[in-house]
Amino acid sequence: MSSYGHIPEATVARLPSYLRALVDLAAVGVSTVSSEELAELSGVNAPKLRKDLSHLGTYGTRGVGYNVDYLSFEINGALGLANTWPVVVCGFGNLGRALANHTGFTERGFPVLAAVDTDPAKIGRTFDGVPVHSPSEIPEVVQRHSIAIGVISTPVEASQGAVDRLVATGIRSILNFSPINLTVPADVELRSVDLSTQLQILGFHLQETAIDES
Amino acid sequence: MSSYGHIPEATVARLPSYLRALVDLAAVGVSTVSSEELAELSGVNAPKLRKDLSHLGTYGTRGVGYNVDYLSFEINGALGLANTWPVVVCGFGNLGRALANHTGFTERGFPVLAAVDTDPAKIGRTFDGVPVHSPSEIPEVVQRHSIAIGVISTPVEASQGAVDRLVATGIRSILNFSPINLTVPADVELRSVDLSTQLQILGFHLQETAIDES
DNA sequence: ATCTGTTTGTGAACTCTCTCACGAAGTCCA
DNA sequence: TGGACTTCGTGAGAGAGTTCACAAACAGAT
Repeated sequence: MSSYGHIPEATVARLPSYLRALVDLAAVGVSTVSSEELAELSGVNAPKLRKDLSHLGTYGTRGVGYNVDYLSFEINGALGLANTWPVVVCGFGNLGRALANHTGFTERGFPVLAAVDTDPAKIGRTFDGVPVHSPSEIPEVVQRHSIAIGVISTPVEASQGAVDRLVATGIRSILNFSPINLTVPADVELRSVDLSTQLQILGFHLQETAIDES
Repeated sequence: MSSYGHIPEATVARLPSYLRALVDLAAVGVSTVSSEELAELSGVNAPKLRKDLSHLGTYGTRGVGYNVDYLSFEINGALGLANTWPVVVCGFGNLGRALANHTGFTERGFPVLAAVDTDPAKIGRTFDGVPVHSPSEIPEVVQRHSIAIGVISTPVEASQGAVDRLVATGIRSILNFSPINLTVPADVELRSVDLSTQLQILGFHLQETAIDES
């Protein structure tokens, strides 16, 4: 039974990178790692790492460090990666295809089992093992594959409609790549990744340093 | 002359979404907007929006709201979007091509002027107007186009090498899509977007609610 | 010119997150 | 068995970010 008291959001957001570092260590045959080393590999400082892990439980051994396999197992469990969560990709353009092919998804238990697009030339065909359906087929496809997560990579105009259809079929977790503020019911978790927002933040700092130097 | 005292990171990260909402409003012919309305469109609450904007200056009119064009202009300036910052994409696979094609980049002043890949079949060719170069050509290409930002979309194994080459040529702003912790000198700004991390965070909450319901 | 209604800008309280120092707990060797 | 050494777990304090309530400021009508 793994019910964790309450794990801060900031900690949850870092667990994946700890897990990745641990998996890499295991692949090289390392069996024990100190908070100092693991922190270095994950790009955080050691006290933060220890505090983060302390929210999951006390999995380290003082004087020794952490057992790589054991800690991997626990973080894996905390993140719910023991389960696999099937994914549907809405909008099968350049970005959608890149996401569906992204090996990191399937590797970590998020197989892309279906795609949705409005283009008649794509519907019914299969690209890299991913079948493309028309929007009207969403309810049937979601149910058949027990899909848990929807990814939005449609053009901006279509994204709210796609979200609404996903929500209507019962999907409660959505990862959005379209650059717009989408509205969802309170019980739906929506995470948005806006690619050009990231560039704009870089641009802000570029300008800042440019001003400093003038 | 636009030197802002100091804008909190959290505020900077939200400015792009305010700007997008304002541009949309302008396109529909709206000339004035209240903090309440703009906040709604941007997916934040009104006091937060007002506090964010207050860090830039006092651009609103009490009793009236904000002038859409004026506020757009100011946020645009704050984000440094008056300039254009040319981009080079390293790793021209599925993701790299999708990013290079991403209309949001060029639209917002981040034109992708060049790509880099190790595949001899791609080097020398041009895809969607983006010429592909070999890694050895990076210094020349960066200088010729005055490239300010590098995007990393290579396979994991190649990403640190790509970053090192970019840094060596003088690039100080990097947007990384590979799922690994990269090391850069202190004066280089590195932002990382790990697509599968986002899914893992969704997975965490999915499991949480699954436990709550059991 | 004054009054009413609206909406901004912001100080103060609160929450979330990070940092740091140190006690607690283990290993290893003599 | 005991002492030296290493490394974790954590409480207390600092800092960043968010919320809220309200005074200040403006428009518009009379």
